[in-house]
Amino acid sequence: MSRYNARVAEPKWQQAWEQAGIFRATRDEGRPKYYVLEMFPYPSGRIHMGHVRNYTMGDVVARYKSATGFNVLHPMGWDAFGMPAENAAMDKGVHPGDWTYQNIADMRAQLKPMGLSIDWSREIATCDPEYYGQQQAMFIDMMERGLVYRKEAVVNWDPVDMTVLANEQVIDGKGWRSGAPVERRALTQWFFRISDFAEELLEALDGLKDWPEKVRLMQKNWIGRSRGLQFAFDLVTPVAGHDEIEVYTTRPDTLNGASFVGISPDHPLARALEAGNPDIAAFNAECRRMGTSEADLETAEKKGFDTGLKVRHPLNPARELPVWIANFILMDYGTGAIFACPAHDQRDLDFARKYGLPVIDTFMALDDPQPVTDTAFVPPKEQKVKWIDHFTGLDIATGDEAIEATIRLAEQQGWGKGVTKYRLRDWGVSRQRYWGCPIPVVHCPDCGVVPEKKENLPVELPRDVSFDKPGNPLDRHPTWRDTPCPKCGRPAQRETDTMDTFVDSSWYYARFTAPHAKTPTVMEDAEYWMNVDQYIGGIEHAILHLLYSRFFARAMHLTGHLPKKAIEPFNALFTQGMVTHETYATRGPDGRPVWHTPDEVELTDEGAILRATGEPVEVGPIIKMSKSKKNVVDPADIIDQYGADTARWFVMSDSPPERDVEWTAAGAEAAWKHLQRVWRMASEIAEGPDDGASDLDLEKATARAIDEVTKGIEGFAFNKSVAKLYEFTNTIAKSKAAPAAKRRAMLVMAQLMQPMTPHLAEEVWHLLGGKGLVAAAPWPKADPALLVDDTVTLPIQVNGKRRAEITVSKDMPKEEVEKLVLADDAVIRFLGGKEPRKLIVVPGRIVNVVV
RNA sequence: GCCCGCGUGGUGGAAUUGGUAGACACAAGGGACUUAAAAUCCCUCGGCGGCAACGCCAUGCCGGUUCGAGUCCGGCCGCGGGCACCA
Repeated sequence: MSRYNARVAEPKWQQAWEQAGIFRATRDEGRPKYYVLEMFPYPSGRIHMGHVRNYTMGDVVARYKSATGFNVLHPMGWDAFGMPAENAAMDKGVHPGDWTYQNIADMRAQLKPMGLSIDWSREIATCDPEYYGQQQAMFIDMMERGLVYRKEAVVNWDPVDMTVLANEQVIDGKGWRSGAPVERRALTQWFFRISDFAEELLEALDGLKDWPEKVRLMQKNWIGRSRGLQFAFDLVTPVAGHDEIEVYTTRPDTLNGASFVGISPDHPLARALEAGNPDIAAFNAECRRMGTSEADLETAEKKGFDTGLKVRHPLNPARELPVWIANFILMDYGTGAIFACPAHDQRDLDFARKYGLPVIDTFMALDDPQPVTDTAFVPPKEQKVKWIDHFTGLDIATGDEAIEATIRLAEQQGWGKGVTKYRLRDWGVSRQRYWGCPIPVVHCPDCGVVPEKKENLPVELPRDVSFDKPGNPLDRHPTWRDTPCPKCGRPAQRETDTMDTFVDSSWYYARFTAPHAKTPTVMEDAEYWMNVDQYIGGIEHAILHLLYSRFFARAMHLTGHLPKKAIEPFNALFTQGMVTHETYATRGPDGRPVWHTPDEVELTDEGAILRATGEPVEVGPIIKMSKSKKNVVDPADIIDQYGADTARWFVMSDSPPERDVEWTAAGAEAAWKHLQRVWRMASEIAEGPDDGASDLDLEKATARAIDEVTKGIEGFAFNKSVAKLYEFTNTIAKSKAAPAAKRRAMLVMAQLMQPMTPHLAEEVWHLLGGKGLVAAAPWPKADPALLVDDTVTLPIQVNGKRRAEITVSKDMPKEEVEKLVLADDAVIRFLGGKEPRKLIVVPGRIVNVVV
């Protein structure tokens, strides 16, 4: 018996699809469109299992939708700017552009054999001037719309390498290459006004019905709308031009419990005090030696410095509170200053205990009124509590009620104002790096900051740059910066910051609708193809990428690049789980981990060792496959050995798509065996005579398979569709039906498998005499009459434990079921002569006898 | 630290969303075919007890709601994702 040879069959069918042009998407107003998009990859050079999983899922949806009659758009591109290209340039001396384009070529060559139903004519790369030039045009449009501005913001500064570091490049507060303690440094940078859209981005979440609830919740919390009170504490003695400290609080109701006022080390007052007080300067400097990330700040040891200043309590001017500088207060949120109420905030309590500050209870629990000792009393704001001598006169009330009463009182008395604030900050897009989209503005000594003229776009990156020293090569390029001012024509200098790569990925979905147009988008194409009907990608993008894209789509609408209907660009979102793997590390000379790929590591009974040297390896946690941790597996090996269908079938089996999956090599072999089996069955059926009677059992099994596989695909439960196809295979294999009946079942099998294993499906379809390409055949329909059973088997429980079952006709009346149940031997035995107290019959489901 | 998830046999997972826990696979063990191997086919397979019928235990832990909880609620534990310059 010959075997199915994927090596021969797969290229053959890929060629057939290409010749038929069936994946080429063309606008056709007469047909309903369906736009399937998977998050485009960063061109690291190798595809990994996460890509295979992601793109197979998208392909299953695309092929299924196509079979059900939609005009499908399914494009692919490259998120091609970013740091790894510059790292490669520094490590290997290769140009970031050459490195990136080589990686794209390599990855395209790895991706094409997967047999994805992609319209490759729409391929884009964000590092192409054709793409980023249009992005620059939109940046200028956004400047004109007032959506862009400049302000000072802090960055991680490596004082040895004299360069800005990404958060990822800061390890334990030190630069990853230099090992020097990182400093925070303020630079003037470009920002998008995303916070102006906070309310709209928040409210529109409710309309995203086909997004996962968890993603909407994460975005909601990220935007972080809060209602609070803004007011000022008067300084007892004005200092350095400050006579008050403005604070924002979400718990103004606890004002009586204030024990000190805290300000951020970056607060203007804290900065002003540095001049006259070396201790404060030293403390602030120490605080600034931390990374800029919120996680760093929040997990760092809480430290404070008593400035010696005092402020007056607004409700009782006789009461004076000390002013502390504290390292956990963020300058970016609220006013950069707070009042602390240790009794009702654990962080404040820890701080107060550490520095011996008072803890003043303002309310207590109704059932157990205890003063606070080690644990702050923080009940839900909806819970009623007993207030201690509250200034609004409240006695028993919830936190929410007390907050509103406090705001009313403050506004009445004129010392404070109720305000709504958002946690969401404006989007800083400046990057002091080469391999990104140049920000298309010019700094003119006379005219100031001037946007480049559109006819001069794209502002292209210079090719002749060096990476022999750290820092931004654009800054030290001899001529690139020099350019005439677009306004006055006199000599001026280009901006050398490039854009955050999140900008590139915030609009690529729109560009795919007209990928090579001379404008960012073409309205007619956007009108037809937008929105993305199904977006698929990793859960790790739940907040930033998706929020930025939602903002950018709005900005594109305001600047005339997208229709109104596209301001929420993704109708449905599916977040796949990550492909995870163990991590392997040895220790470098400085004690920091040196990561190793699974390929380099051999797992022995005594533990993991490096293949090359036998050196022992620490086995770390199972985490998201990532380049930086090197815990990646190469799917090319699987495709080489077994073919694309096996890899596709394997990643669709077993694990539910939304859940993380730990990669193990074991299952690929089994997937391959199954596909061989299907092919063998098809060959046997094809060789047999095409005659004999139809077979009702097989027809019913076929209908059920169609029904359940379809439901699985529609509901993103591909693993269930696969399980059903295994079952259907077993049913056909065991069936004694005539060859013609089996042939019909097998043709449906080919159609149902087509989205997942398209090459094998074509082969089987062809073997059995199917017409044309199965990829172009309409989706099979299940005859509803074949889906219903006349009888059901009901489990019988006694006191909630299953004791027996009965098989009854589907629509037997309750009373008769009850009679049958009470006459059942097992039920009689368990009743032991007693009368049942209650009899619960759930029609078609279950019977429970309560004794 | 904060926000969001997840936790079911040796393994991946299923359970009609409150109604028979373990579908479908993997691994393992046994058998058939074969000179042999591969391939293929058949059988067993959560734990404990029992010859068996069957019984008891069991969905991370503790408690609650319910006739009935893997599913809902409360509290813990563990693991993962995000935290704004990784993409």
